[in-house]
Amino acid sequence: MAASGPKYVQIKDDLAAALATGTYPPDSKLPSETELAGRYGVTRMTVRRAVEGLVVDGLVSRRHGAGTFVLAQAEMSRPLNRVTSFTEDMRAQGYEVETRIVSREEVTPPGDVRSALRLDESALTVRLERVRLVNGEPVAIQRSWVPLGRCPGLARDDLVDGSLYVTFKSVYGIQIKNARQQITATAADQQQANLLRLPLRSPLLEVRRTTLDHNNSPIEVAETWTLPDIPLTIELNN
Amino acid sequence: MAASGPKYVQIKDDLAAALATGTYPPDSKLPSETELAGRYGVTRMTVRRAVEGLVVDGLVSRRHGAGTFVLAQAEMSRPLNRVTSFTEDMRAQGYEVETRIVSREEVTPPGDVRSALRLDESALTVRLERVRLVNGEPVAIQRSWVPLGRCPGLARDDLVDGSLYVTFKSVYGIQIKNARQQITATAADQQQANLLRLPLRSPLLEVRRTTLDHNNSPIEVAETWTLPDIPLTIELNN
DNA sequence: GAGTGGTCTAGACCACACG
DNA sequence: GTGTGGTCTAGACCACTCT
Repeated sequence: MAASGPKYVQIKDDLAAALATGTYPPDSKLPSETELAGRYGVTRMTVRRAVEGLVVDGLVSRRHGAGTFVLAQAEMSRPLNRVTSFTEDMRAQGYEVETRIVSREEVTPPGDVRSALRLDESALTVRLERVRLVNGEPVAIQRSWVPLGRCPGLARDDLVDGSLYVTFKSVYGIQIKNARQQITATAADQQQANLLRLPLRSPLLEVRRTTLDHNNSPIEVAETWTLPDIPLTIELNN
Repeated sequence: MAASGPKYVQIKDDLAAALATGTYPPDSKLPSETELAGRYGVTRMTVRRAVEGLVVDGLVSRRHGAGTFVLAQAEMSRPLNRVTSFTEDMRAQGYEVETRIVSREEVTPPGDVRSALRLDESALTVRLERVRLVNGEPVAIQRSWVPLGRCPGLARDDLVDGSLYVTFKSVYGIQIKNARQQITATAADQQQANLLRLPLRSPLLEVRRTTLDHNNSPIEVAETWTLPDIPLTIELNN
């Protein structure tokens, strides 16, 4: 079991690992909460919080009076319920992720980005354009704008672990909290087609996101174009 | 305070009402959890579950060590934290919605639909194909499969208020609870292009949804293809 | 240091599913 | 009836923020 953080997170991670390795196959029943509580040496409340996380992540489903059941997982997908990093998402599903930086420049952002970031006209941003590769194949293009004032070293320093969000947290102490996303479909232009090795005008999933820190202050505008093979998933629990 | 359901739901509703009426204005601090627990005559754990719901709905934000604060509400976007119908979504934004039924048949569903609905090979479904028009223009195609066993009259009776979900509730007593959606991009095939009056291979936003009732029993598989002009907007609150 | 939210315990009773 | 998840109590200690 993992060795850091609250117990319920450790237990959740441990169960998630067990699910990933097939200890509990799809449609099978998890041990009861009482059973798990005994096994992990915690109270049932703590186990419940762990399982709650698995439910939110769409890994299991509870049925009152019957039990907790393992859900079959989609091939490759990205959860939309929480703010996540592309790298983490894919690695959590056991894929090998590479990132190629296409360009990194200090630029005056376009007007819509500037207003989303609540910057004045003279403010500079770092524009970062990356291509994501999963198992060696390009699957997504990401273009991010980050206010230079918030992350002065971003224009030159390497990203920690290849991830912008990890860099935010570990270098700048910025915790991502909320986000607003707009999702639509587009046809690949020539540059996108080249980067993703697709025919011109192939359909792409476009996500435009404004990310906010814990003070609800905007920290990033990101546009992502993804191959249709990697759908977004969202689990709604009323 | 509301008079039904678990206490934490009643407390959440009560607090939500207080927020809506301005008892706690934006940026103000809620009473501490200990204080609220005393006021409602419950333990702090119960208050925490109530407040948790407000956080998920994007009404308040917690800051460890500081307090729980009221968030200003976004004007336009509707949080996608509940399962909604296309009709409701669009009408809520002031658009006029029309629905044209393209076909309604009793069919043996394709394999993927059958397994999502957990049906056996002989089971029949009602396949309903509709085109949605907003302000007179076709903007979306919806194709739904519903197990015939659950809704025997669906193959012939009119939909209540033109809405499948209203029909579920009022005719069959089925309360929609959870849903799982996969979002991706596709290129319009010939039939879709005709129905939506688009060039062949235009990009479309595709949403595939499995809807579950209160027992987490699947009640509908729906595929929706929407024009890129109508993006999905999603607000995430960690 | 005082006050707040974050985690956890060790019980209890209830509502529901299933054989 | 038995076992399961759903709710709730009455405490406790910790981590964090603010002054």
